[in-house]
Amino acid sequence: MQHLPVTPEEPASAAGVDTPAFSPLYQQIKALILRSLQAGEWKPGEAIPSETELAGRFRVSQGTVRKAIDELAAENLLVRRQGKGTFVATHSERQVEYRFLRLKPDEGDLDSEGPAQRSILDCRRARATGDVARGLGLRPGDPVIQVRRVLSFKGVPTILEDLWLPGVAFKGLTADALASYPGPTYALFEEEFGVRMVRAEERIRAVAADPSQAELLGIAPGSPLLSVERTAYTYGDRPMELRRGLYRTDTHHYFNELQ
Amino acid sequence: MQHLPVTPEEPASAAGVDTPAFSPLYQQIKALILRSLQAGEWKPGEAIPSETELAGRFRVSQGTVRKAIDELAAENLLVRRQGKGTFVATHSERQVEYRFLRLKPDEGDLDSEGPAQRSILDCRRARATGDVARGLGLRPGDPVIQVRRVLSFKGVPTILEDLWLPGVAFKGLTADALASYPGPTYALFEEEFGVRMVRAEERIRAVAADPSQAELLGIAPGSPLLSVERTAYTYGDRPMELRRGLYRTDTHHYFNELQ
DNA sequence: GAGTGGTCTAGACCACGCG
DNA sequence: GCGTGGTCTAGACCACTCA
Repeated sequence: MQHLPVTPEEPASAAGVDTPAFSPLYQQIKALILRSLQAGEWKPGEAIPSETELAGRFRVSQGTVRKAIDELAAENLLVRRQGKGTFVATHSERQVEYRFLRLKPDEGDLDSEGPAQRSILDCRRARATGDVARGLGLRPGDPVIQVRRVLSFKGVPTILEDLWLPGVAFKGLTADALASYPGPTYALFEEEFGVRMVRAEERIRAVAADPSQAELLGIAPGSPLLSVERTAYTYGDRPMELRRGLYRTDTHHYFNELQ
Repeated sequence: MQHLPVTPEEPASAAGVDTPAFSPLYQQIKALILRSLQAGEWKPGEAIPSETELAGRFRVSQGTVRKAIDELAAENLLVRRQGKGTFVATHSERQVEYRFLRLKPDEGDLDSEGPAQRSILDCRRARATGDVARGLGLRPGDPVIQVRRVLSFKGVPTILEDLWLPGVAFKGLTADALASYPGPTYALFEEEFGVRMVRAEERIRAVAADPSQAELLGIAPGSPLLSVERTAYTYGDRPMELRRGLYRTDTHHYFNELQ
């Protein structure tokens, strides 16, 4: 195993850096950068130190730092901008505003539809049920915040969504904040609660709308809807949000690229 | 722009290599490798020449070849195997057998369910309608091959699929071949027709089963189904297959990772 | 012009697979 | 033991951004 000369006499693993043994140097550097991101040393939108500076700090060559940053950029945790620097990724940037939303209009694109109109139906403190606790890595009965909202495009209600958030991390979240925040919800989470979502998983099914769902979406009861269950993760693969969306697919579709 | 010293007196673009001007050397190398893949110089499953050999052939450093191969490997066109070489990706490998199938059982995984049972209901020559022609880059009336089949897991019919293929490229495809081929359908396409699918797009909607669809899947008419419209592309982003699948999602779900 | 990321090179050594 | 890909380094130069 290569040693990280931060503490030259000891291997990295003995110096409190818990990367797996025998991992390449650049993976160790990547883990160190990740740790700084997680610790909030650099905030979303800010520049991290230059490659040269990091190379000096870690006592490795610039090429090694480069490879570490390459991987973090590929995972959308960092964004490189030639001539300017490398920045901590954020959900506030215009071009990634709907990074996790795969619903596209059948004609045109989301941009041409303008921003979604959010109508917050409910936002309240509750206790985690077994399912929610399991999904969020909590214990049943732990506090959660539960949100119900409808998203409309061009005035047409299209998505009915329920959100479950860990109560501790999101203490103080209100319907007002959700309704009035100008950017994406995940940007609000970053800014107000320091919780940055880095990846998500979705499980998709076709279901029939029940009467109350149908009324909220303005469709006939029994209409087929896409059920999209999302788990969103922050740094370290910790689940921080469960979401269940019901999508109308008469004017929109869920778009997925396979490679 | 860097020059490719294949014809040392001329820039690469003048030497018949139609890469965009001012592209980095490794992008030009990538385009050359891609061209060889497309031309069938190396077949799926075969090893391509070593990095050192390619570096010699193209008169660039090994690191430059490396970066080109890195990108092709990231796009799943090549597969690196340390100590052995770099191989042309294929749909025949066990670990990627269901590379484009995102349907997972609610419990367990696809492997534990064993291979899908394929029942070919229909396989016939036809003429492209406007929609199909548009999707496949053909003209209306051009010959196509149309396939209808049902996939069952553990004996339960789960997917009803219609396929449209360009008639010229897939001349001679029969229901028998589709039913008896032991591997994935895309492996059959590779092996028998030299058509390798490299990426695909899916558009997903929720629909209600009509009576004939319901009967084929053994469910009640009107049941919600996932409609998955896929366009599969071969090298050079040429569409080579349209597919419309109806997925039961009472025991399975469509799984998607967002990052 | 100074500073940043992006490309390219050349050479050394490591890890793996296989005969 | 040889050949493969994988890592690491050091240094040169390019392209972009901004003051």
